Amino acid sequence: MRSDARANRDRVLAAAEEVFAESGDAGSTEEVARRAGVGIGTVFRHFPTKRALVEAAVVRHLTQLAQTLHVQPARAEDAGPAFREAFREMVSGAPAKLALVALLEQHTGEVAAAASGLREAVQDLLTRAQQAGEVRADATLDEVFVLINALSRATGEQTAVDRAVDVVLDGLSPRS
Amino acid sequence: MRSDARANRDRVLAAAEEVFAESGDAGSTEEVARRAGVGIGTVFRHFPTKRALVEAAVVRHLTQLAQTLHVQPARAEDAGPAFREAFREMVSGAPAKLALVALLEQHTGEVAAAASGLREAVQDLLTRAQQAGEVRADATLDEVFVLINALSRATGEQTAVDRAVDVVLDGLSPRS
Amino acid sequence: MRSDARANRDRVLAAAEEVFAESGDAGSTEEVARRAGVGIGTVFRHFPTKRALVEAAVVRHLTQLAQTLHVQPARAEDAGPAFREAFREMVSGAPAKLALVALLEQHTGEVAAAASGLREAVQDLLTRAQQAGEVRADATLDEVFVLINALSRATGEQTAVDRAVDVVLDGLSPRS
Amino acid sequence: MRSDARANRDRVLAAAEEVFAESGDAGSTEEVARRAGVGIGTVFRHFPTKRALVEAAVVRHLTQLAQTLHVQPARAEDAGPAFREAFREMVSGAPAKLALVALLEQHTGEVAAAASGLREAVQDLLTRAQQAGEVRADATLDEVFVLINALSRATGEQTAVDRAVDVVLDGLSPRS
DNA sequence: AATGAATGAGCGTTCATTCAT
DNA sequence: GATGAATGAACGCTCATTCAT
Repeated sequence: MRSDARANRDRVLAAAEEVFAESGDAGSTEEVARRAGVGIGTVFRHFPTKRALVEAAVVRHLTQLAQTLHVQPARAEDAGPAFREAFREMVSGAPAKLALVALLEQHTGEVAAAASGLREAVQDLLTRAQQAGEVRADATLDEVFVLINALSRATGEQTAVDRAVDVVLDGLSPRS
Repeated sequence: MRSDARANRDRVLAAAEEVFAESGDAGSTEEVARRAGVGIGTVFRHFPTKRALVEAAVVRHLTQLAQTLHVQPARAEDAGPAFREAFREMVSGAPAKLALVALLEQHTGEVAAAASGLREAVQDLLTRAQQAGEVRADATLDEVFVLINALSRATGEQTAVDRAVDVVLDGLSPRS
Repeated sequence: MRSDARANRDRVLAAAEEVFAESGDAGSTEEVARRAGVGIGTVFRHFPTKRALVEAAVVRHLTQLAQTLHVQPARAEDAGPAFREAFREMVSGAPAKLALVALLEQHTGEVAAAASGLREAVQDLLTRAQQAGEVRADATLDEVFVLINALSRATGEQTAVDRAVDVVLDGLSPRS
Repeated sequence: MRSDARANRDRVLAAAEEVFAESGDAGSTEEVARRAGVGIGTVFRHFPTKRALVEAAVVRHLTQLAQTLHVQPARAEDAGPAFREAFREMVSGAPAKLALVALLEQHTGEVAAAASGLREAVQDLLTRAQQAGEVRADATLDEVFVLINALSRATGEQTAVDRAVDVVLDGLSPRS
């Protein structure tokens, strides 16, 4: 692959993430091409179907997210805040973007791999926060992800959404 | 032939609720007709645009939901369980169906009325539960609805989803 | 045929003439039924296809027109004005209505008969006007009908249309 | 591939002129595509709505007509024949085609421009013919256009139509 | 490798026509 | 005889996908 091809691929992916985050998979491939500044043919050369394009955009998003989270706090006392910040980030820092994941019913191949990378990162944060006594010990990664996924699609007034997130984080705190 | 028409209308609405619950408004009117076992023309005779069809399905769903909830518990000590049961019902008793509501950006007319009917019912349950000391006093109807809406779209293993709901209900309990 | 059936038939025909005069054959059968105050089924009971309905409306119109024209002037000196008045009537007295005729490419059966009735009436007027020296002797019925048909569909400002009709009538006058 | 596209655009336009001339705007876009030998998508790529297609066909027709007429006669004595030839050309040289213009209730943008170009050309011919004493001085452009439009839709035997045109041109001559 | 024109299945919608009531 | 609900072919239009340049 020539370097200009690689560059085009990246611009297409970035455009795809934008478009699908805004409109879900109702976003059109033509719009992706337009925003990437390439011809429609180029998009299909790199991603043979629309589904492949969506999946690649999801993988990109998940991978970037996982990388962000892997920067771990040095001190144990930061584990609680770190977990909560990450939770908030995933839920509202990328409002519609995380919803990308749900566009795909079946996760396989690269998507599964990227998702699992993200899971590891979150598991890490969760475990540390639990060890620090900042998150209830019986919380599992699966339910945390269910909550993130659900809240990432929450719509409504920002205030109400923020308070809803607070409620959930409260629910994840140890009973005093 | 009035009764046939009414019956068909109902079958179309039921089919619409199914289809749009599964696929959002990407679901096609033809698919609705197919599942209802009627011709496409019949769908449009009853609902002159696709939007009208979606709205009618939402109204139907919200109305049924509100009716269910209006059966109030007699004793104050049942207020907490009643609220939690209703919460669970709205979240998982109507799996993806509540998501119908979010299909419509602007609620007006009948949709607004039905939505507000449901809000009243839930507000009622919420207030009673708060008075009984079973739900934290600072919880508002808006954030409760954000949580319901979010969780109603949650995907994943049933166990994880159930536990996620528990976490949220815990978050809604008064701090001990 | 019962008398109420006959009455319905007439109301349908009158409605059809109105609707098709306004919108050409883009006018819908349903609209005809609505204006006639009957069900759509009744329209189709009387006229088995839309084409039959249009044709019947044309026949009705042509017949009425012919009857109007058959009231002949007593005095020879009225022959010129009578012809011109009839010409103007056919062209602008029923602006879009005469255009009905042209909706049907092939005139057969009843339509042909009604058309021929009208032709007789106009022929009569024409001959008398020619005998009175008010219309050029070499004008034929065919060309008169071509002119009527053409002008009946003329669009544009009323002043310009009126003057155009004057020009044509001038062209039909004997050269002085 | 630019030239292919241009060629296809032209074929589509030519087909559209044919179809709409025959059937008015009841002619279907699919029929246009079929006659042009292209897919339906190609028609819509070049003309984003049916209205745009109809307008483009009208513009094309009017522009070609105006160009034909702009070849002016050198000598004053040719002004009468030139006007009459142009009149005949517009009426019968483009049988039902001129009727295209009337398909559009509101002329704006390019259609207005093309129509006004044609008007100028005809105005020019008219003025010259009037100056040469070959057309009555009180005839205005508007009524000339009413006559052209009307006659361009005339149906019937060719002989009768031709004679009808003669009558009109006679009406436009100065009274001797 | 990139382009964008062409394709055609599919969608929302309309309407002439049929038929159970 | 009258009704109007049901039907489905056809229309204008969109968009994922293909392919000639």
